[in-house]
Amino acid sequence: MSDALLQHIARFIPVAKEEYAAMQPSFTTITVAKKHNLLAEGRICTHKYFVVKGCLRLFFLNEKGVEQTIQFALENWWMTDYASFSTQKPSGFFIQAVEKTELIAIDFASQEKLLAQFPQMERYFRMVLQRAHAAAQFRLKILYELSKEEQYRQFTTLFPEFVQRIPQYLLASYLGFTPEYLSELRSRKLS
Amino acid sequence: MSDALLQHIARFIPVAKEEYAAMQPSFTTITVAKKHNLLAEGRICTHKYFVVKGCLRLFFLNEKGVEQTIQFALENWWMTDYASFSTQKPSGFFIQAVEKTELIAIDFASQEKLLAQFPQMERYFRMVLQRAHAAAQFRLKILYELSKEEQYRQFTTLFPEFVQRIPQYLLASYLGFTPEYLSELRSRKLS
DNA sequence: CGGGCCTTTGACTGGTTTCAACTTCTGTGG
DNA sequence: CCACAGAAGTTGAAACCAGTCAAAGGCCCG
Repeated sequence: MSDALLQHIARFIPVAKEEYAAMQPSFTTITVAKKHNLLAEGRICTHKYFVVKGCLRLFFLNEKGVEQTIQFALENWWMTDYASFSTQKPSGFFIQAVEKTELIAIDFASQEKLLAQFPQMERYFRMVLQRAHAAAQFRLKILYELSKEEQYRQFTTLFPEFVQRIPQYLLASYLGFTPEYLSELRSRKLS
Repeated sequence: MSDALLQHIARFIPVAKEEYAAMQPSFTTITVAKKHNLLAEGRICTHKYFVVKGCLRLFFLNEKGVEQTIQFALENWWMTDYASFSTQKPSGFFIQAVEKTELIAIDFASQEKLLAQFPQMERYFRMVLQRAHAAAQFRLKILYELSKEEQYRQFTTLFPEFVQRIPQYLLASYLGFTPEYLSELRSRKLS
């Protein structure tokens, strides 16, 4: 197993190598192909996923059947539908691999057992959630503050390499507008 | 001090009355008047606030000087700018009392001390964050899924009493449209 | 080399904003 | 308790941002 997770945990709490070894049974390493669904709408979100290498996205289908991407998870980010995972009720989302992705997964029961055995991990997961929630608050601010065009400009300047990495229709799906409009924005920039 | 917080903590972790009594020095009870700012843009978000009675809102000023409300906190919700609070860097937000509000506040250093002394509180704050983040994910879904008009209809059906409680311009500010448009939607509903 | 998916282009549409003027409500001081 | 000023809410006209639809072009991958 990659030690990407160990290094990530060590960024937030002190953790000995032997301790981490003892935690291993709680985690599962898996690799999924591009477009593979880890979660589908109507199913219970059984796992939390830590991205070792690759990229995941959280999306849903609107009433017209169009995919709307809520968030991406790149290397060293956790991804789950927190509502479904924490209540173990059916989800309204899909979690899908954007590209071939290597993951570390933990299911709800294993997490509870892990936390019982290693209570210091409560702090780690709290810190992870804190960062995720801070990002969500920032995201909401952007959505209210900037026009669609400005959101596109900001996103491309902040994450130029990521924009190269994903297809345009996914970027449009994340920024909340149509591929046609994205196309227009791109051509506008050139002139 | 009100025991609303004790009851809230008890919903997530076992906590003895004496234990809670020992935690008291970490918390401060305050009452603020309507429109009082607990945090202003450019200042560091020093505290987290638990609403005992009343209502807070988190907002920012866009480039035109218009207030955009990101979230409300009613009774039994925690409110803070997590980015500023956790990094202790200047905030881009305001936190303001919507009405006269009774709060329990804790600052960053006190929280760290509290968590060192009562590590089980890590779990409590993790659960609080988990609910807040699940709500944020749901909120993002709504923003992408529904038109402004549909968001208004849904909000009024889900929270009719809250809509009565706050002025309309705050509701417009939260739903991300103009007071004029809200006015039009209201008249449309009547006919 | 072919087929399907992705991207581009352009015309038309409509939901929402903007602006300005008017009305109603609210609370504060005389 | 009334008067008045400022704040909040309403109305209507004009403008615009972004969506929709349809059709053509480009490109990746089998």
